[in-house]
Amino acid sequence: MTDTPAPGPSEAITGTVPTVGDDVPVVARFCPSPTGNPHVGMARTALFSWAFARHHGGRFVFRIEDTDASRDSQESYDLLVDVMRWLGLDWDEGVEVGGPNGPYRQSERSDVYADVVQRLLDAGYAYKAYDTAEELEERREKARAEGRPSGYDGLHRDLTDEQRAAYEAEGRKPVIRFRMPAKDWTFDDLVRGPITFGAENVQDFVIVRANGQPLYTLTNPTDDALMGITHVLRGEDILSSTPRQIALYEAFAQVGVGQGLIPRFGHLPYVLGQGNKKLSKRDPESNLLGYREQGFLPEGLLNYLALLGWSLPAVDGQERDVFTLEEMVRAFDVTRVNPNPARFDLKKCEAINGDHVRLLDATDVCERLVPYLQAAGLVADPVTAQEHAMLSAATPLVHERVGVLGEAVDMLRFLFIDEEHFTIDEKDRAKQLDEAGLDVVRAAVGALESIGETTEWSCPTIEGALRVALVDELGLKPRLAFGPVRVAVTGSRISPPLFESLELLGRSRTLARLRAVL
RNA sequence: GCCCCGUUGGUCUAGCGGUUAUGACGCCGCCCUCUCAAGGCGGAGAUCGCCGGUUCGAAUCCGGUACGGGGUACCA
Repeated sequence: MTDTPAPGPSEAITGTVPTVGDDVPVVARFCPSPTGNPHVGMARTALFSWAFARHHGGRFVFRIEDTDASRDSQESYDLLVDVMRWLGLDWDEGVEVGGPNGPYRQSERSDVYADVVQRLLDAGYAYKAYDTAEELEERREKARAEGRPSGYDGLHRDLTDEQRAAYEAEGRKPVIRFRMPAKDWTFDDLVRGPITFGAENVQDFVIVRANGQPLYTLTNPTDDALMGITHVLRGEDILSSTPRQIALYEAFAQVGVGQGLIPRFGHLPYVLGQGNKKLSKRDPESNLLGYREQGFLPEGLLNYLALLGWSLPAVDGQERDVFTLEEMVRAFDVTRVNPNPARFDLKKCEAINGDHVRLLDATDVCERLVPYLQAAGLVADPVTAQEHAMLSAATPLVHERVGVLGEAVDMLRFLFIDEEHFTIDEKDRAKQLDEAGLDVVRAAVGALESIGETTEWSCPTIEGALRVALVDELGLKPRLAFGPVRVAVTGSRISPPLFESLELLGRSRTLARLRAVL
């Protein structure tokens, strides 16, 4: 590999490479690195890119940026694919589904990057730099001290063949840097408007490590160019790398990489955790899988995430923050995205999710509950016909009262658990099953024994019998009358409606649980 | 240090020169009620970070400034 004499940067890049216009068919993408667990900020970025593509009837590409073997993992990759499918953010092109521009994992594209690097080198857009870390550090410190920008100072930009040979002889391994043209960089951010970086603040950057591996700074724009990406929606953390990408695109146009169009960029705000800190991958509240385990619906979570920076336009002055994915797609306009960071509020997320649970019909809720009951060990896998019948009868009791599906599991536990494992919350027992409470339970046993043998064991007969025995005869207020029965039978002071619960539990189990506390 | 981004009730958000500053979550009260929810009604909570300017008029436009965040890496 021999470097050809470098053309001066200003001669090298002449004319302006056009930015994509409004008439170009949209190709958007989502390209996470497979490190750690998928997190909510990532899901929000995926959602916005996806909604943007779908709104414009364009294509959506799902690419994986695994260029750092020391941090990437296959587990993380599998999780990413799993979670995208769970969320329902489908892709037209990308990992697992393939497409005309594959492969879609960067770890499988080394030859592509090697070729691009060679072209850049050959045309003088990139060069080898032999600075050691110590040398760089020293010069950076000096620049800072003098109030100058601290990026690369370009010392090895124009090394002679002799100088290079001398460094090689010393055993120094070069990195490859991109030669930034000396000009200001302006782009019109889709969410923030025009942004300008002065020439002096964007220095030559490394595109290939000394060990020969390409960096994100190269692979990301390379693949975007090769895959024909027209719109790049990504986190604001990489906003300041945009001038470099544009510069790379201009060089690509000269060396025949991609289609000669610069994409539009839109930088999405952060999703923050409690306080003011960025939600990190290690933070439990950022873990997407955790939300699935708790029983968030994909549509509920996505709706809430959409609200972090975007809102459905008001219709006739009516604002609405519960909407379907289809409604979001129809209305999505990236220029309406709010540029300031948003805090993730679990309470509101649950509230929105609860609204989505209520939007589902009962049979749907019932089906979605199954995996959660199985995970809790309450029903078999696959569910038996009997369990299924019980669940579909019980679903309406919890449908209106949960924010997340996991709560339904807790409320329905008493119906599915076998008697050996049935337990009563000790605090509730102490409160409700004192001497007076046990008197109530005795009376309830008497009343319930009288029905269900020859008469029907049903919600109205149960309610009738208990009201007569406890409210009328014992003269108790309803809340005092039914509390002890509720705790004895369901194990908790909080439960689905009592009479319906007893009907579903059945006469013998109900009586057994009541007698058990006496 | 240098560069970039941001700033409307506790939180999210509407707002694009003229509004009693919108809605939601949360909070408080009431209604409903067998618990918990859901639902209904009502309430508290924001001089729109601050200072100047433009304008008859500014949350909205301009300039500063403060604070927060990001970048300044052979991480992404």
